[in-house]
Amino acid sequence: MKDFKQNRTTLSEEFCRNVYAVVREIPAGKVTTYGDIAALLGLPQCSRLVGRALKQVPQALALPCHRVVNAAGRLTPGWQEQREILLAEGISFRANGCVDMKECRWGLTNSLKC
DNA sequence: CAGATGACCGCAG
DNA sequence: TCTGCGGCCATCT
Repeated sequence: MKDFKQNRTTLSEEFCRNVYAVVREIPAGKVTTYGDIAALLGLPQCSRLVGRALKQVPQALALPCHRVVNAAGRLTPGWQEQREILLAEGISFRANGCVDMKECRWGLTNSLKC
């Protein structure tokens, strides 16, 4: 509890909070992309920062970051367990290991486009 | 300050 | 969906 403030040295606190808020709203059986999250935050160009935020702040906050993939439907490198989790969520996977974006994509392209 | 890296994106073929 | 090219933003060396 003492070394608790070392996280903020990297990303903007506001940006991180927004990312977490969006990720938490992702329903089970759905996935979203870094670009969509960034776009929802008003920073469609900062898709990389989203990935960085999730990498830096892992499951400690109980974020369903396993539901966040890149625009191609690819999963996070170095994290094989994610695939098992998504399978348990009801996500459909293709033969090469990419999620079925056509069915499981959540965000601007599906429901939140109001 | 410049160059390299990264859980990325868009377009074209 | 895949590959190749260029660009974006922040961090590290």
